[in-house]
Amino acid sequence: MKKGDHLFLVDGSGYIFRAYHALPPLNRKSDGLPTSAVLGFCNMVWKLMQDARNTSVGIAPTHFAVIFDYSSKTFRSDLYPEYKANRSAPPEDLIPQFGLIRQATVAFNLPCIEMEGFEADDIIATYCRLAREVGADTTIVSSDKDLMQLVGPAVRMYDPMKDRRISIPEVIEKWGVPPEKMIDLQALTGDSVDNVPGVPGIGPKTAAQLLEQFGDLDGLLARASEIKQEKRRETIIANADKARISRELVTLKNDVPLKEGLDDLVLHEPDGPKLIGFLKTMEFTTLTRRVAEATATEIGDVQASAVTVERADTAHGPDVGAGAPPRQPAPQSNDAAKPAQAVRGEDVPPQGDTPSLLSALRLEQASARKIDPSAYAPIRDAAALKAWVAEARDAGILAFDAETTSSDPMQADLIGLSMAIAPGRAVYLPLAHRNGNGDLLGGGLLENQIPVREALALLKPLLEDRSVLKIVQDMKYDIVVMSRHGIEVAPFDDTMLISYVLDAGTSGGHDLASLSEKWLGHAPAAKKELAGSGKNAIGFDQVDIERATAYAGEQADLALRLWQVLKPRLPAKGLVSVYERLERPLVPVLARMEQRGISVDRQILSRLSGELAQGAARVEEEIYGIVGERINIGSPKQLGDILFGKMGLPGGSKTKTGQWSTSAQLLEDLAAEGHELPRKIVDWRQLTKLKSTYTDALPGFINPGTNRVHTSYALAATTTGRLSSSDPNLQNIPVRTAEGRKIRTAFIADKGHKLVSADYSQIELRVLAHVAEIPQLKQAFADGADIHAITASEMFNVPVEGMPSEVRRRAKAINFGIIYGISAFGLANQLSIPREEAGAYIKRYFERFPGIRDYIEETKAYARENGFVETIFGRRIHYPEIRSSNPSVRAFNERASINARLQGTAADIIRRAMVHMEEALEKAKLSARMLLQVHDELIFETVEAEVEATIPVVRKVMENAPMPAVSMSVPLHVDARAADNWDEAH
DNA sequence: ACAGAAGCTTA
DNA sequence: GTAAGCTTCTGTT
Repeated sequence: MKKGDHLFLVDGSGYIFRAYHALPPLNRKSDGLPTSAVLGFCNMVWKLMQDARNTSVGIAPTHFAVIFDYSSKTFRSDLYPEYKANRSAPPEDLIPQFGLIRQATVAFNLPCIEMEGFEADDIIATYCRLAREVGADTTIVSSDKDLMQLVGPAVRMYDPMKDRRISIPEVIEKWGVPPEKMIDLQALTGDSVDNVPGVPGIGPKTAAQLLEQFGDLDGLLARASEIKQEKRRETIIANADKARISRELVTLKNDVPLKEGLDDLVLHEPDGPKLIGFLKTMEFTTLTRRVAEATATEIGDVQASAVTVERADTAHGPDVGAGAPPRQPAPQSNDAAKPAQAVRGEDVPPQGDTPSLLSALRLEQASARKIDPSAYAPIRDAAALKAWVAEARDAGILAFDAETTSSDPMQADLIGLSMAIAPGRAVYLPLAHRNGNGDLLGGGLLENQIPVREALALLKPLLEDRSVLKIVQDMKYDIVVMSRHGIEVAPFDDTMLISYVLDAGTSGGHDLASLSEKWLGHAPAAKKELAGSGKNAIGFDQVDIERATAYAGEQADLALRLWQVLKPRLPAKGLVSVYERLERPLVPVLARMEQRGISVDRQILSRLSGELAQGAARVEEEIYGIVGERINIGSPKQLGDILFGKMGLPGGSKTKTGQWSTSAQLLEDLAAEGHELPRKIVDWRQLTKLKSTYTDALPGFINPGTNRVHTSYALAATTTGRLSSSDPNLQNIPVRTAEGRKIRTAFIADKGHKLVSADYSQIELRVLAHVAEIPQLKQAFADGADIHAITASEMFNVPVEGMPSEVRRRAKAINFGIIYGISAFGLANQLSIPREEAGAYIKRYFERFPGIRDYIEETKAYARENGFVETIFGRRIHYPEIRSSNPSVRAFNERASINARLQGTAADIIRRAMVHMEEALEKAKLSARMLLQVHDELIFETVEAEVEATIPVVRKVMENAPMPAVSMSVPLHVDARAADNWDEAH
């Protein structure tokens, strides 16, 4: 190696884990061998090696090595036994890929370096030093912060998954310190993943600031007494030794005795046939073809190579969608090592012929095509728009995204539309961009924008064309906006909902940015980069058209690419009917509900607000009188100090930040002991809560145009399949107390109309009786009996007739406990009884209802085996942490998975009811309109004369909602009532 | 201006 | 013990 050469060092071990978690699972078609990390690795290495031929574009390596960890035991474990001690075993389907990636390295003709007793990072540090000494440059292919200490003028890092270079400025930007201070920074912050202790309470921000002030760690420890903040000063002095040992742990060794010298790392041309043999064996069709083209090799001439697999486990869940009977068998798991299959003799076809192959192929294609926001063009005149419409018709597919001035679709003004018909082929149609000095009459409109009416008239036939599939991320928003302009968009696919059906419960959200990062490895531009945030934010109409084009074009382009990647995964995972029956058809239904809104009486709320203010003020004075000073009652901190410090009340538990707990439960207990202050505080809280959250906030949500309140329902926000409601949340309007219920009297029907409320009775317990097949519960529901009383009677051998209410109350708590994934701890809390007693109740309950214990155990086993549970309609809810070695994390995931099957099935049932409701009402010639959903309740508005006819129709749709997909063995029961306001209807 | 904790509302 | 969203306070940016 000589001056000017360029050494590439790939952190192989780091890459394996990162690729495994970042890339979607991929299994070899022929035998299910997991290969996603291998494919990611091969794509990355191939790309880097291609850059070597093209010096004008990329960085050209002359030397190249892939470095691996040898084993987890290194000199650091001797230094500090806890180092990396809390590492859990790698996931099952990753294990076989370690060996495969080493074999891939060999297939690429690259040196594969590892050394007993040292981590890959130490080897990398040593090569860095050697290269620097001969004047060569080094690029470390990794984004691990542990390697950032090596960055310098001749050493940089490259993150292959984000296509980002990390040199000195990037390190400073990210960590606030230059690379040479990274060691000291890590010594202070520690690393929970590797069990490096650091100084507790010191994070990167604080550490950077301290290093700035004191120069380095030694300076800081020597002059720690000068630190102003008392707590910080004490912890640093107390933990100085931990900081020093942490520094030793994070300092990389750059004098590892290496077997291969720099000159052994010279980059060789890949050996076409050898590499292709490997790739073919892995069944990476696209990459195989690409390599064959680049090396001028005939694929057909190459035999698949012999590849040894350490262990090839596969675990496929049953691929059945809605309409399937309830089931819960554990899928077969093959623990025996399978020999790698050779691929077919003839060439592998470039197009996939099965769902899973197609989805793998699409992913490979998506990661191969570059995203370039500067390539999108604006459409400035009608002729160009017409040409685009024609092109989109031919394509049969159109991704789009509406750009507006508000996140509330009922208030949003349409500013522009971006559209895409193929990856990279996107345009932006500006409609209402303005310069700063506009007036109310529409002045300030920028030139060369097609008038909104004209543009929408041209687009309407396309957006409503049954033969053109529209693709949108979060379609409900766009349906509401476009519908306000008289356009009923159809048919459509929604990438957010596809992701939700596929991956509910896995880490990461279903918003466009998360999906793009996850599937395309690309972080899209954020809106706040264009429009700012907070009070300095400008409307999208103020964004200049060039920047808007790049931003909006990318949104449409990404939606299209994501659709190409995600849609084929639905059939591959057997989730097509969940998407098509439970998700997609609900979108226009919810859009209409949101658009209708509900009437809220301002006067009632205003009067209530006054009453609450008076009540709160009175209680406030009483509290001040007792306390003797005017504290802020709303501050739990001040309140705790007063109650348990000054007043000397017996304090209960502390919160995790060390504050006294002032929870309602605790204050109630104190009140029961005869203290008057806690009672008053609970009262004050109730009054101020009702006032601030409801009576004062709701009027602000009344839309000035419609005079109604339009909530927003999120379809993909919960893990279980429930909806959520926000802005305002109309799913948590008070109902338990008489005071709170007054809020509901403000939700009213229009003149001449009534509100109809229809709610499922005990739906989750009925689902439990059905899925767990409990004869006594089924019978009780069939008889229309009191389910909690029957439970109590079974458990305590007391007749239902004349049963004390306390006995029934306990049974009821247990029934609810089951739905929540019961624990003795939780039940004890709920009933205020000792944990042993709660445990005895549970034991007794399981003796009487052994089917429920079986159901719980079965669900836990299934979730553990598969990483997800399913509702009876086939919706999947993932629990990736259910195999955690942390017992409390594991227990939490077990409870959640038990609950998810029940809550999720109930959510699916009401979704089905909502999907079928409009057609049923129309068929019965009824004008009732669905307005709200509150998990097990639907609220309608209908003309008075139709109330009697509407209720039976609504009831029937709701009670028969599972049919015909599932025939439940327990009847569903719906209570329905009509009144002038929500309180009386409920 | 934002983020997290604490607390409270619902099913 | 499950699932959510909103307000206030508090400390950091």
